Amino acid sequence: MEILPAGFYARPTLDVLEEIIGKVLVHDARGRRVSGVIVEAEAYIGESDPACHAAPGPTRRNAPLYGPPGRAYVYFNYGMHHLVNAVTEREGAPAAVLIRALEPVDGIEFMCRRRGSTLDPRRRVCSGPGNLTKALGIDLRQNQSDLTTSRLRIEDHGITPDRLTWSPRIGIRVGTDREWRCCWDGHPSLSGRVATGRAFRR
DNA sequence: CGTTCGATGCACT
DNA sequence: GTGCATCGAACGT
Repeated sequence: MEILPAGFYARPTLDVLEEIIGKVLVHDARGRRVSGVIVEAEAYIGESDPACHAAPGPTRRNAPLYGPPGRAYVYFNYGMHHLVNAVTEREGAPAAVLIRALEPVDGIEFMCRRRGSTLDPRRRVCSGPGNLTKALGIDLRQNQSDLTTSRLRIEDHGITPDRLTWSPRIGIRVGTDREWRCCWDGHPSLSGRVATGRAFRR
């Protein structure tokens, strides 16, 4: 098992999107390791993508998207949810992959506690971009963290999904024509709305 | 099954 | 002041 190097992220975003499925998102906080296998993600690419936060051009909020690949872009949304992205491409080319769902691996009981006691079949604990950040304890303090060196990182455990499903991105009002949502086909930990796109063998 | 709706805070114009 | 890359409870069918 090894940490993904910066070169993994410094590539076309759709390549990163496809290959990030099966990798392991890890957060070590207060000496406690929590982690999960990435089973769902979406691409947001460039100022010409109307759903990308870079669409209005550079602002203070979206600055991490314009920075070096391999960093985290964390932002706060709907007044209550943190969402975590991995920045891709290269400096000056704003693009990222949004992590949407994990299969829980390490610290499952701790993650359930963070999510609250009103839940929970375990497989729902990290399903949904707001849910997984809450379960892993990710918030704005991790914005711009270096995913290759910090306590928030992505590891390669040699896991390869058998099939992937590509479909339109969800939860957005614009840019829904692009099929930039990539899911581990049929995985039980996918977020609420299950993809109906086409499945491809790898 | 399905859809609607309230909670909630901040970046941006 | 507006609009979110959301979530889950509360309904209706």
